[in-house]
Amino acid sequence: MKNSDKWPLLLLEWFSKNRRPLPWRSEGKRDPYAVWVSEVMSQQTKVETVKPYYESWMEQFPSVAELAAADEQDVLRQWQGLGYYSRAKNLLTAVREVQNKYGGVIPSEKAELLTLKGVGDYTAGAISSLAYNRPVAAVDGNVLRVLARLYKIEENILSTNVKKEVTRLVESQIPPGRAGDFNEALMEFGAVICIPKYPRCSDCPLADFCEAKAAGMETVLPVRLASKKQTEEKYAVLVCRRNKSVLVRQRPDRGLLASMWEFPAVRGEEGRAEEKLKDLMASVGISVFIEPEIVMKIKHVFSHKKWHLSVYEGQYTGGNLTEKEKWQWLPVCEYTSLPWAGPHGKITALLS
DNA sequence: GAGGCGTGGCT
DNA sequence: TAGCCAAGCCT
Repeated sequence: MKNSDKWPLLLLEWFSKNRRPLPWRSEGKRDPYAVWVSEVMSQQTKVETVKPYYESWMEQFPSVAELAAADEQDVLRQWQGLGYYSRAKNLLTAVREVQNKYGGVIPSEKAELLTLKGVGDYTAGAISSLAYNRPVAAVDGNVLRVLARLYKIEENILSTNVKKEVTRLVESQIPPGRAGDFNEALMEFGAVICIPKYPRCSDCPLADFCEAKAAGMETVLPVRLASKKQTEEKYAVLVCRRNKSVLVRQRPDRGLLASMWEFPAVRGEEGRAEEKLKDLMASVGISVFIEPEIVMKIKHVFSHKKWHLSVYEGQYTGGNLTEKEKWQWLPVCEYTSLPWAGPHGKITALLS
């Protein structure tokens, strides 16, 4: 038996009664910029985590024009602690394109939105439907899970096949004129009722239409491929002082913690760590005396890896920085002005 | 298609 | 504890 078409209206009814008040939700028409910011922040991130970042962000960068004019370091500083920092960099790039190419007006069509940096299929659908009420799907992890259960989809939900099928299903079920509410309701429903491990079927208004529940498979579905085991990374880190300053460097502009600041580090901890740190300093023109003992050991699970950091202290003994762009002596009283993240954020505690 | 990319809460 | 998972996107 195929699923009844009744569930979309029941879902909308449930949503109208159970809509959580969120800072980016307002009655009536929604500001496309506010939708965009909240959607990007919400990628792989819980609502509760996003809230304070969103509010502070909108105070500092209240519009496309103001964000477009912002400095990247200030933008990263606002994003510090939220994770997936390429989101912030891509958002800045994309907002600048909107400002220059579209006169500051965020496009409403999915195809145009998709050309923007950091805007993929989900986010394009979300902006187009939530802000402009266009009848397109916005398929995220919640929607995949909810539909996989409602329609008893037993394939791996991470496959492109399932994603296409779910997109088609959602778009075929959008109640006329209600695309924005419908997409948001699906996500909210997935976050509150049709939750991952043990869905709250006793509170579910759609239980009668759920094929997974009918088959007793509500805790089996959705099927998702196993993730890989976390690996280990070992680094020796140097806190190098000179009077009241400390030596820091900016990471490369892509990859892990792109463009964020850190204490210089070399891979590997056992043996030769002090030598390798000295070589690293020498490569940028600085000679340093390194204390032989490790002053701090940090174990930090981060970016799907287990990181072991051995922190050394050093004193500047001579030389001048040859790489002025990515390296700098930072007065200790100013380190909070730079964006830090990951395990290196913990080391700043040594400075105070 | 697979792997890289953060962080925090929950089990 | 170690693993799983959460409003994904880029390469």
